[in-house]
Amino acid sequence: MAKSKFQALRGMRDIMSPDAERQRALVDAFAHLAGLSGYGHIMSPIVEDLGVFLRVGESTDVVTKEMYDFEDKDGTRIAMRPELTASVVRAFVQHNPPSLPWKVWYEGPQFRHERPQAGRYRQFSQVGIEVLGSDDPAVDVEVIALGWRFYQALGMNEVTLLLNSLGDDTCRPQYFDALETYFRDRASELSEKSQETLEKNPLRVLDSKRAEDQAIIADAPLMVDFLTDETAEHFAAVRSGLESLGIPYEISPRLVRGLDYYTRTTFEFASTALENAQNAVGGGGRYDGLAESLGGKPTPGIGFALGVDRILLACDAEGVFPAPDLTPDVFVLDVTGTEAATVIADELRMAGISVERAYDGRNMRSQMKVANRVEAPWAVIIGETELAEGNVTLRDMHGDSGQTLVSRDELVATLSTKVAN
RNA sequence: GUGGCUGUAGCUCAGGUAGGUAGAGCACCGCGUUGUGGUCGCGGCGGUCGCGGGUUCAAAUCCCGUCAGCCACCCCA
Repeated sequence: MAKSKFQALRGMRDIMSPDAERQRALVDAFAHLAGLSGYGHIMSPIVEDLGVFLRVGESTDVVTKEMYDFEDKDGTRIAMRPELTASVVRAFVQHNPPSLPWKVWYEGPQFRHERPQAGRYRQFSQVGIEVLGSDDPAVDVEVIALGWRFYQALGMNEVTLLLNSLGDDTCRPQYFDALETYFRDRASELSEKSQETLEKNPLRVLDSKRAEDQAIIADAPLMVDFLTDETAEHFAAVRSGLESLGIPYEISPRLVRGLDYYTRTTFEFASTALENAQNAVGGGGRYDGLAESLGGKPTPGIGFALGVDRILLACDAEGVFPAPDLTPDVFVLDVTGTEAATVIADELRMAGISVERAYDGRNMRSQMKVANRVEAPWAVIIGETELAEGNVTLRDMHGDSGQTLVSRDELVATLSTKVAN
Protein backbone atom coordinates (compact mmCIF):
# COMPACT_ATOMS: atom_id res chain seq x y z
CA MET A 1 0.00 0.00 0.00
CA ALA A 2 1.24 3.38 -0.88
CA LYS A 3 1.23 5.58 2.15
CA SER A 4 -1.77 7.82 2.28
CA LYS A 5 -2.66 9.96 5.18
CA PHE A 6 -6.31 9.00 5.20
CA GLN A 7 -8.34 6.01 4.23
CA ALA A 8 -12.05 5.41 4.02
CA LEU A 9 -13.65 4.80 7.40
CA ARG A 10 -14.14 1.28 8.60
CA GLY A 11 -16.92 -0.50 6.78
CA MET A 12 -17.13 2.20 4.12
CA ARG A 13 -15.60 2.08 0.71
CA ASP A 14 -15.06 3.79 -2.59
CA ILE A 15 -17.00 2.13 -5.34
CA MET A 16 -15.19 2.88 -8.57
CA SER A 17 -15.58 2.20 -12.24
CA PRO A 18 -16.70 -0.22 -13.54
CA ASP A 19 -18.37 -1.36 -10.30
CA ALA A 20 -20.09 1.97 -9.92
CA GLU A 21 -21.56 1.72 -13.42
CA ARG A 22 -22.66 -1.79 -12.59
CA GLN A 23 -24.43 -0.61 -9.48
CA ARG A 24 -26.12 2.12 -11.46
CA ALA A 25 -27.24 -0.42 -14.05
CA LEU A 26 -28.75 -2.47 -11.24
CA VAL A 27 -30.67 0.52 -9.96
CA ASP A 28 -31.79 1.34 -13.51
CA ALA A 29 -33.10 -2.19 -13.93
CA PHE A 30 -34.97 -1.90 -10.66
CA ALA A 31 -36.40 1.51 -11.56
CA HIS A 32 -37.63 0.08 -14.83
CA LEU A 33 -39.48 -2.80 -13.18
CA ALA A 34 -40.93 -0.57 -10.47
CA GLY A 35 -42.11 1.85 -13.13
CA LEU A 36 -43.84 -0.95 -15.00
CA SER A 37 -45.82 -1.67 -11.85
CA GLY A 38 -46.82 1.90 -11.16
CA TYR A 39 -44.38 2.82 -8.42
CA GLY A 40 -43.21 6.43 -8.18
CA HIS A 41 -39.68 7.36 -7.18
CA ILE A 42 -39.12 8.81 -3.73
CA MET A 43 -35.89 10.41 -2.56
CA SER A 44 -36.04 11.00 1.16
CA PRO A 45 -33.42 12.58 3.43
CA ILE A 46 -30.49 10.55 4.67
CA VAL A 47 -30.91 11.93 8.18
CA GLU A 48 -34.11 11.99 10.20
CA ASP A 49 -35.23 12.87 13.66
CA LEU A 50 -34.02 10.08 15.90
CA GLY A 51 -37.60 9.40 16.94
CA VAL A 52 -38.55 8.20 13.47
CA PHE A 53 -36.41 5.14 14.02
CA LEU A 54 -36.86 4.69 17.77
CA ARG A 55 -40.52 3.89 17.23
CA VAL A 56 -39.81 1.05 14.87
CA GLY A 57 -37.33 -1.20 16.54
CA GLU A 58 -36.78 -0.74 20.22
CA SER A 59 -35.84 -4.36 20.70
CA THR A 60 -33.47 -4.54 17.78
CA ASP A 61 -29.74 -4.05 17.56
CA VAL A 62 -30.27 -2.01 14.42
CA VAL A 63 -31.87 0.73 16.47
CA THR A 64 -30.43 0.23 19.93
CA LYS A 65 -26.77 -0.43 19.17
CA GLU A 66 -25.95 0.24 15.58
CA MET A 67 -27.44 3.60 14.80
CA TYR A 68 -25.32 6.55 13.78
CA ASP A 69 -27.07 9.16 15.90
CA PHE A 70 -25.84 12.49 17.11
CA GLU A 71 -26.88 15.87 18.28
CA ASP A 72 -27.35 18.51 15.61
CA LYS A 73 -26.05 22.04 16.06
CA ASP A 74 -29.38 23.13 17.50
CA GLY A 75 -29.52 20.26 19.93
CA THR A 76 -31.96 18.08 17.95
CA ARG A 77 -31.26 14.39 18.20
CA ILE A 78 -30.90 13.11 14.68
CA ALA A 79 -29.88 9.83 13.08
CA MET A 80 -28.48 8.67 9.79
CA ARG A 81 -31.10 6.28 8.49
CA PRO A 82 -30.40 2.61 9.30
CA GLU A 83 -33.22 1.58 6.98
CA LEU A 84 -35.67 3.27 4.65
CA THR A 85 -39.12 1.99 5.51
CA ALA A 86 -39.45 4.27 8.51
CA SER A 87 -38.41 7.29 6.45
CA VAL A 88 -40.90 6.46 3.73
CA VAL A 89 -43.73 5.96 6.19
CA ARG A 90 -42.79 9.24 7.87
CA ALA A 91 -43.05 10.89 4.44
CA PHE A 92 -46.40 9.23 3.88
CA VAL A 93 -47.79 10.51 7.17
CA GLN A 94 -46.32 13.96 6.60
CA HIS A 95 -47.73 14.43 3.09
CA ASN A 96 -50.93 12.41 3.50
CA PRO A 97 -51.29 11.50 -0.18
CA PRO A 98 -54.95 11.70 -1.28
CA SER A 99 -55.05 8.65 -3.48
CA LEU A 100 -54.40 5.21 -2.10
CA PRO A 101 -52.65 2.90 -2.31
CA TRP A 102 -49.53 5.00 -2.37
CA LYS A 103 -46.77 3.10 -4.17
CA VAL A 104 -43.14 4.21 -4.13
CA TRP A 105 -39.70 2.84 -4.89
CA TYR A 106 -36.39 4.07 -3.60
CA GLU A 107 -32.67 3.53 -3.70
CA GLY A 108 -29.86 4.85 -1.59
CA PRO A 109 -27.32 4.50 1.18
CA GLN A 110 -28.07 3.47 4.75
CA PHE A 111 -25.87 3.29 7.80
CA ARG A 112 -25.41 0.70 10.49
CA HIS A 113 -22.48 0.60 12.89
CA GLU A 114 -21.75 -3.12 12.69
CA ARG A 115 -18.56 -5.09 12.48
CA PRO A 116 -17.83 -5.25 8.75
CA GLN A 117 -17.57 -8.39 6.70
CA ALA A 118 -17.91 -9.17 3.02
CA GLY A 119 -21.47 -8.20 2.13
CA ARG A 120 -21.93 -6.29 5.35
CA TYR A 121 -20.81 -2.70 5.35
CA ARG A 122 -21.45 0.25 7.61
CA GLN A 123 -22.63 2.24 4.64
CA PHE A 124 -24.61 0.03 2.34
CA SER A 125 -27.12 0.50 -0.39
CA GLN A 126 -30.57 -0.89 -0.88
CA VAL A 127 -33.31 -0.70 -3.46
CA GLY A 128 -36.86 -1.16 -2.30
CA ILE A 129 -40.56 -0.43 -2.57
CA GLU A 130 -43.34 0.38 -0.16
CA VAL A 131 -47.11 0.33 -0.61
CA LEU A 132 -49.35 2.11 1.90
CA GLY A 133 -53.10 2.13 2.08
CA SER A 134 -54.18 -1.36 1.12
CA ASP A 135 -54.12 -4.74 2.76
CA ASP A 136 -55.39 -6.57 -0.30
CA PRO A 137 -53.40 -9.81 -0.53
CA ALA A 138 -52.97 -8.94 -4.20
CA VAL A 139 -50.70 -6.14 -3.02
CA ASP A 140 -48.60 -8.61 -1.03
CA VAL A 141 -48.33 -10.77 -4.11
CA GLU A 142 -47.43 -7.82 -6.36
CA VAL A 143 -44.72 -6.71 -3.95
CA ILE A 144 -43.15 -10.13 -3.56
CA ALA A 145 -43.40 -10.76 -7.28
CA LEU A 146 -41.61 -7.51 -8.06
CA GLY A 147 -38.69 -8.62 -5.90
CA TRP A 148 -38.65 -12.03 -7.48
CA ARG A 149 -38.86 -10.68 -11.03
CA PHE A 150 -36.03 -8.30 -10.29
CA TYR A 151 -33.67 -11.10 -9.33
CA GLN A 152 -34.76 -12.90 -12.49
CA ALA A 153 -34.11 -9.80 -14.57
CA LEU A 154 -30.55 -9.72 -13.31
CA GLY A 155 -30.13 -13.34 -14.35
CA MET A 156 -30.05 -14.74 -10.83
CA ASN A 157 -31.30 -18.32 -10.52
CA GLU A 158 -30.12 -19.34 -7.09
CA VAL A 159 -32.56 -17.35 -5.02
CA THR A 160 -34.98 -18.88 -2.54
CA LEU A 161 -38.09 -17.10 -1.37
CA LEU A 162 -38.86 -17.78 2.29
CA LEU A 163 -42.37 -16.93 3.41
CA ASN A 164 -44.11 -16.66 6.74
CA SER A 165 -46.96 -14.88 8.48
CA LEU A 166 -46.30 -13.18 11.79
CA GLY A 167 -49.97 -12.65 12.61
CA ASP A 168 -51.67 -9.43 13.52
CA ASP A 169 -52.66 -7.47 16.61
CA THR A 170 -55.25 -9.99 17.66
CA CYS A 171 -53.36 -13.23 17.27
CA ARG A 172 -49.74 -12.26 17.67
CA PRO A 173 -49.95 -11.39 21.40
CA GLN A 174 -51.23 -14.88 22.12
CA TYR A 175 -48.42 -16.45 20.16
CA PHE A 176 -45.97 -14.11 21.79
CA ASP A 177 -47.11 -15.25 25.21
CA ALA A 178 -47.02 -18.91 24.27
CA LEU A 179 -43.51 -18.54 22.90
CA GLU A 180 -42.34 -16.62 25.93
CA THR A 181 -43.75 -19.25 28.27
CA TYR A 182 -42.18 -22.02 26.23
CA PHE A 183 -38.72 -20.44 26.23
CA ARG A 184 -38.89 -19.36 29.86
CA ASP A 185 -39.62 -22.91 30.91
CA ARG A 186 -36.47 -23.97 29.14
CA ALA A 187 -34.37 -20.88 29.72
CA SER A 188 -31.64 -22.80 31.46
CA GLU A 189 -31.07 -24.88 28.35
CA LEU A 190 -30.78 -21.84 26.10
CA SER A 191 -27.49 -20.14 25.34
CA GLU A 192 -26.66 -17.14 27.43
CA LYS A 193 -27.14 -14.86 24.46
CA SER A 194 -30.59 -16.26 23.76
CA GLN A 195 -31.59 -15.79 27.36
CA GLU A 196 -30.79 -12.12 26.95
CA THR A 197 -32.72 -11.98 23.68
CA LEU A 198 -35.68 -13.63 25.40
CA GLU A 199 -35.92 -10.69 27.79
CA LYS A 200 -36.23 -8.26 24.90
CA ASN A 201 -38.22 -10.19 22.32
CA PRO A 202 -38.99 -13.93 22.42
CA LEU A 203 -39.64 -13.90 18.67
CA ARG A 204 -36.02 -13.14 17.96
CA VAL A 205 -34.82 -16.20 19.84
CA LEU A 206 -36.10 -18.14 16.83
CA ASP A 207 -33.37 -16.45 14.82
CA SER A 208 -30.46 -17.87 16.80
CA LYS A 209 -27.90 -19.89 14.89
CA ARG A 210 -26.17 -21.19 17.98
CA ALA A 211 -26.02 -24.95 18.00
CA GLU A 212 -27.14 -25.32 21.63
CA ASP A 213 -30.39 -23.49 20.89
CA GLN A 214 -31.45 -25.47 17.86
CA ALA A 215 -33.18 -28.36 19.59
CA ILE A 216 -35.30 -26.06 21.70
CA ILE A 217 -36.15 -23.83 18.76
CA ALA A 218 -37.17 -26.83 16.69
CA ASP A 219 -39.94 -27.70 19.16
CA ALA A 220 -41.10 -24.15 19.80
CA PRO A 221 -44.71 -23.25 19.05
CA LEU A 222 -45.34 -21.91 15.55
CA MET A 223 -47.14 -18.73 14.58
CA VAL A 224 -49.15 -20.53 11.92
CA ASP A 225 -50.98 -22.44 14.65
CA PHE A 226 -52.12 -19.20 16.25
CA LEU A 227 -53.31 -17.25 13.22
CA THR A 228 -56.89 -15.99 13.36
CA ASP A 229 -59.18 -17.13 10.57
CA GLU A 230 -58.89 -13.77 8.90
CA THR A 231 -55.12 -13.68 9.00
CA ALA A 232 -54.86 -17.28 7.89
CA GLU A 233 -57.15 -16.47 4.97
CA HIS A 234 -54.99 -13.52 3.99
CA PHE A 235 -51.90 -15.70 4.13
CA ALA A 236 -53.59 -18.37 2.04
CA ALA A 237 -54.54 -15.77 -0.55
CA VAL A 238 -50.94 -14.60 -0.75
CA ARG A 239 -49.68 -18.12 -1.25
CA SER A 240 -52.29 -18.85 -3.86
CA GLY A 241 -51.40 -15.63 -5.70
CA LEU A 242 -47.73 -16.57 -5.78
CA GLU A 243 -48.62 -20.00 -7.09
CA SER A 244 -50.72 -18.55 -9.87
CA LEU A 245 -47.67 -16.52 -10.92
CA GLY A 246 -45.46 -19.58 -10.81
CA ILE A 247 -43.24 -18.07 -8.15
CA PRO A 248 -41.82 -20.81 -5.95
CA TYR A 249 -41.64 -20.23 -2.21
CA GLU A 250 -40.77 -22.09 0.90
CA ILE A 251 -42.86 -21.69 4.02
CA SER A 252 -40.45 -20.82 6.79
CA PRO A 253 -42.51 -20.93 9.99
CA ARG A 254 -39.67 -19.62 12.13
CA LEU A 255 -38.76 -16.72 9.88
CA VAL A 256 -38.71 -13.55 11.93
CA ARG A 257 -37.39 -10.29 10.69
CA GLY A 258 -34.99 -7.83 12.19
CA LEU A 259 -37.34 -4.96 12.77
CA ASP A 260 -40.19 -4.92 15.22
CA TYR A 261 -42.89 -3.47 13.04
CA TYR A 262 -43.63 -6.49 10.88
CA THR A 263 -47.07 -8.07 10.88
CA ARG A 264 -48.76 -10.76 8.83
CA THR A 265 -46.88 -11.46 5.58
CA THR A 266 -43.10 -11.53 5.98
CA PHE A 267 -40.57 -12.83 3.54
CA GLU A 268 -36.90 -13.05 2.80
CA PHE A 269 -34.89 -13.72 -0.33
CA ALA A 270 -31.81 -15.85 0.28
CA SER A 271 -29.09 -16.58 -2.22
CA THR A 272 -27.88 -20.15 -2.21
CA ALA A 273 -24.91 -18.99 -4.28
CA LEU A 274 -23.56 -17.09 -1.28
CA GLU A 275 -21.76 -19.38 1.12
CA ASN A 276 -21.23 -17.05 4.02
CA ALA A 277 -23.68 -15.99 6.67
CA GLN A 278 -24.57 -12.88 4.72
CA ASN A 279 -26.78 -14.74 2.28
CA ALA A 280 -29.97 -12.74 2.76
CA VAL A 281 -30.18 -10.62 -0.37
CA GLY A 282 -33.49 -9.04 0.46
CA GLY A 283 -36.46 -9.10 2.74
CA GLY A 284 -39.65 -7.39 3.70
CA GLY A 285 -43.16 -7.73 4.90
CA ARG A 286 -46.30 -6.03 6.17
CA TYR A 287 -46.21 -3.32 8.79
CA ASP A 288 -49.85 -2.50 9.32
CA GLY A 289 -49.27 -0.55 12.51
CA LEU A 290 -46.29 1.56 11.53
CA ALA A 291 -48.05 4.57 10.04
CA GLU A 292 -50.14 4.93 13.15
CA SER A 293 -47.14 4.67 15.43
CA LEU A 294 -45.55 7.53 13.52
CA GLY A 295 -48.59 9.70 14.13
CA GLY A 296 -50.67 8.94 11.05
CA LYS A 297 -54.04 7.37 10.55
CA PRO A 298 -54.09 3.59 10.89
CA THR A 299 -52.87 2.52 7.47
CA PRO A 300 -51.76 -0.90 6.28
CA GLY A 301 -48.42 -1.08 4.55
CA ILE A 302 -46.03 -3.54 2.96
CA GLY A 303 -42.66 -3.34 1.30
CA PHE A 304 -39.23 -4.81 0.87
CA ALA A 305 -35.61 -3.77 0.74
CA LEU A 306 -32.99 -5.56 -1.31
CA GLY A 307 -29.30 -5.24 -0.52
CA VAL A 308 -27.48 -3.92 -3.55
CA ASP A 309 -24.02 -4.97 -2.41
CA ARG A 310 -25.09 -8.49 -1.55
CA ILE A 311 -27.03 -8.89 -4.77
CA LEU A 312 -23.89 -7.98 -6.69
CA LEU A 313 -21.86 -10.50 -4.68
CA ALA A 314 -24.47 -13.13 -5.46
CA CYS A 315 -24.37 -12.16 -9.15
CA ASP A 316 -20.61 -12.65 -9.08
CA ALA A 317 -21.07 -16.05 -7.49
CA GLU A 318 -23.55 -16.98 -10.20
CA GLY A 319 -21.52 -15.37 -12.97
CA VAL A 320 -24.39 -13.15 -14.09
CA PHE A 321 -25.04 -9.43 -14.52
CA PRO A 322 -21.55 -8.29 -15.48
CA ALA A 323 -20.47 -4.67 -15.36
CA PRO A 324 -21.56 -2.67 -18.40
CA ASP A 325 -19.22 -2.45 -21.34
CA LEU A 326 -17.46 0.91 -21.27
CA THR A 327 -15.57 0.47 -24.51
CA PRO A 328 -15.61 3.69 -26.56
CA ASP A 329 -16.85 3.54 -30.14
CA VAL A 330 -13.97 5.56 -31.46
CA PHE A 331 -10.47 6.53 -30.45
CA VAL A 332 -9.09 9.79 -31.82
CA LEU A 333 -5.34 10.10 -32.42
CA ASP A 334 -3.57 13.27 -33.41
CA VAL A 335 0.00 13.93 -34.46
CA THR A 336 -0.45 17.48 -35.68
CA GLY A 337 -0.47 19.12 -32.27
CA THR A 338 -3.41 21.29 -33.37
CA GLU A 339 -6.86 21.53 -31.88
CA ALA A 340 -8.23 19.19 -34.53
CA ALA A 341 -8.52 16.22 -32.14
CA THR A 342 -10.43 18.33 -29.64
CA VAL A 343 -12.84 19.55 -32.30
CA ILE A 344 -13.38 16.19 -33.97
CA ALA A 345 -13.86 14.38 -30.66
CA ASP A 346 -16.49 16.95 -29.72
CA GLU A 347 -18.29 16.63 -33.07
CA LEU A 348 -18.46 12.87 -32.74
CA ARG A 349 -19.61 12.97 -29.13
CA MET A 350 -22.36 15.43 -29.95
CA ALA A 351 -23.49 12.98 -32.61
CA GLY A 352 -23.91 10.34 -29.92
CA ILE A 353 -20.71 8.45 -30.62
CA SER A 354 -18.59 7.68 -27.58
CA VAL A 355 -15.04 8.90 -28.00
CA GLU A 356 -11.84 8.45 -26.07
CA ARG A 357 -8.66 10.16 -27.19
CA ALA A 358 -4.98 10.57 -26.44
CA TYR A 359 -3.52 13.50 -24.55
CA ASP A 360 -0.18 15.06 -23.85
CA GLY A 361 1.06 15.03 -27.45
CA ARG A 362 2.41 11.53 -27.25
CA ASN A 363 3.91 9.90 -30.29
CA MET A 364 1.72 7.95 -32.62
CA ARG A 365 2.88 4.58 -31.46
CA SER A 366 1.91 5.39 -27.90
CA GLN A 367 -1.45 6.70 -29.01
CA MET A 368 -2.13 3.54 -30.98
CA LYS A 369 -1.28 1.47 -27.95
CA VAL A 370 -3.86 3.34 -25.92
CA ALA A 371 -6.42 2.92 -28.71
CA ASN A 372 -5.69 -0.78 -28.64
CA ARG A 373 -5.89 -1.03 -24.88
CA VAL A 374 -9.33 0.58 -24.67
CA GLU A 375 -10.43 -1.78 -27.44
CA ALA A 376 -12.04 0.93 -29.52
CA PRO A 377 -13.23 -0.68 -32.76
CA TRP A 378 -12.44 2.46 -34.79
CA ALA A 379 -9.51 4.86 -34.76
CA VAL A 380 -9.58 8.30 -36.31
CA ILE A 381 -6.06 9.39 -37.18
CA ILE A 382 -5.40 13.05 -37.67
CA GLY A 383 -2.12 13.67 -39.49
CA GLU A 384 -0.46 16.60 -41.21
CA THR A 385 -1.22 15.53 -44.76
CA GLU A 386 -4.83 14.53 -44.11
CA LEU A 387 -5.53 17.70 -42.17
CA ALA A 388 -4.11 19.85 -44.96
CA GLU A 389 -6.43 18.20 -47.45
CA GLY A 390 -9.49 18.31 -45.20
CA ASN A 391 -9.39 14.61 -44.56
CA VAL A 392 -8.84 12.20 -41.75
CA THR A 393 -7.76 8.55 -41.70
CA LEU A 394 -10.27 6.02 -40.43
CA ARG A 395 -8.79 2.75 -39.24
CA ASP A 396 -10.64 -0.45 -38.50
CA MET A 397 -9.02 -1.76 -35.33
CA HIS A 398 -10.74 -5.13 -35.27
CA GLY A 399 -11.50 -6.36 -38.76
CA ASP A 400 -9.02 -6.43 -41.61
CA SER A 401 -10.56 -3.77 -43.80
CA GLY A 402 -7.52 -1.64 -43.08
CA GLN A 403 -7.81 2.10 -43.21
CA THR A 404 -9.41 4.62 -45.51
CA LEU A 405 -9.26 8.33 -46.11
CA VAL A 406 -12.48 10.09 -45.12
CA SER A 407 -13.40 13.70 -45.69
CA ARG A 408 -13.83 15.57 -42.43
CA ASP A 409 -17.28 16.67 -43.57
CA GLU A 410 -18.40 13.09 -43.90
CA LEU A 411 -16.72 11.68 -40.81
CA VAL A 412 -19.68 11.94 -38.44
CA ALA A 413 -22.07 10.40 -40.96
CA THR A 414 -19.63 7.63 -41.87
CA LEU A 415 -18.93 6.67 -38.28
CA SER A 416 -22.56 6.92 -37.26
CA THR A 417 -23.36 4.19 -39.78
CA LYS A 418 -20.44 2.01 -38.78
CA VAL A 419 -21.05 2.33 -35.06
CA ALA A 420 -24.74 1.56 -35.43
CA ASN A 421 -23.88 -1.84 -36.90
C1' G B 1 -19.73 -6.23 20.73
C1' U B 2 -16.73 -11.53 21.33
C1' G B 3 -13.10 -14.94 19.23
C1' G B 4 -9.78 -16.26 15.14
C1' C B 5 -6.86 -15.52 10.47
C1' U B 6 -4.49 -11.91 7.39
C1' G B 7 -1.91 -6.99 5.95
C1' U B 8 5.15 -6.82 1.29
C1' A B 9 5.03 -2.43 -5.67
C1' G B 10 -1.34 -0.23 -9.11
C1' C B 11 -2.91 -5.96 -9.00
C1' U B 12 -1.72 -11.29 -7.53
C1' C B 13 1.88 -13.02 -4.43
C1' A B 14 7.21 -15.02 -2.85
C1' G B 15 10.67 -13.84 1.15
C1' G B 16 9.29 -14.49 7.35
C1' U B 17 9.47 -20.88 10.89
C1' A B 18 18.16 -20.15 10.80
C1' G B 19 17.00 -11.51 12.07
C1' G B 20 21.91 -8.86 7.90
C1' U B 21 19.21 -3.92 5.05
C1' A B 22 13.31 -6.26 -0.68
C1' G B 23 11.92 -9.96 -5.29
C1' A B 24 8.62 -12.26 -9.34
C1' G B 25 4.55 -12.22 -12.72
C1' C B 26 0.95 -8.92 -14.56
C1' A B 27 0.18 -3.67 -15.30
C1' C B 28 2.53 1.04 -16.50
C1' C B 29 6.53 4.08 -19.28
C1' G B 30 10.37 4.08 -23.16
C1' C B 31 13.29 1.97 -27.30
C1' G B 32 13.52 -1.46 -31.50
C1' U B 33 9.39 1.59 -36.05
C1' U B 34 11.36 10.53 -36.82
C1' G B 35 2.98 8.77 -38.68
C1' U B 36 0.31 3.19 -37.03
C1' G B 37 -1.73 -1.03 -31.98
C1' G B 38 -2.32 -6.16 -30.64
C1' U B 39 3.10 -10.62 -30.79
C1' C B 40 8.30 -10.50 -29.69
C1' G B 41 13.04 -8.49 -27.77
C1' C B 42 15.64 -4.93 -24.71
C1' G B 43 15.54 -1.23 -20.99
C1' G B 44 13.00 1.55 -17.15
C1' C B 45 9.55 3.60 -13.35
C1' G B 46 7.48 1.87 -8.97
C1' G B 47 7.63 -0.28 -1.98
C1' U B 48 10.01 4.14 4.78
C1' C B 49 7.37 -4.50 3.82
C1' G B 50 -0.52 -1.10 7.13
C1' C B 51 0.94 2.32 11.22
C1' G B 52 3.46 3.18 16.11
C1' G B 53 6.67 1.45 19.79
C1' G B 54 10.12 -2.36 21.84
C1' U B 55 14.31 -6.10 21.69
C1' U B 56 19.01 -6.07 18.82
C1' C B 57 25.22 -3.91 16.32
C1' A B 58 21.20 -5.06 12.70
C1' A B 59 13.88 -6.20 12.13
C1' A B 60 9.59 -7.30 6.27
C1' U B 61 11.37 -11.28 9.58
C1' C B 62 10.99 -11.58 16.96
C1' C B 63 7.66 -8.94 20.93
C1' C B 64 3.70 -5.33 22.29
C1' G B 65 0.06 -1.95 20.79
C1' U B 66 -2.98 0.05 17.07
C1' C B 67 -5.62 0.46 12.35
C1' A B 68 -7.84 -2.15 8.33
C1' G B 69 -9.75 -6.52 5.67
C1' C B 70 -11.67 -11.38 5.99
C1' C B 71 -14.10 -15.77 8.79
C1' A B 72 -17.41 -17.54 12.76
C1' C B 73 -20.71 -15.74 16.50
C1' C B 74 -23.90 -11.62 16.75
C1' C B 75 -26.83 -8.74 13.54
C1' C B 76 -29.12 -8.23 9.05
C1' A B 77 -29.58 -6.31 3.37
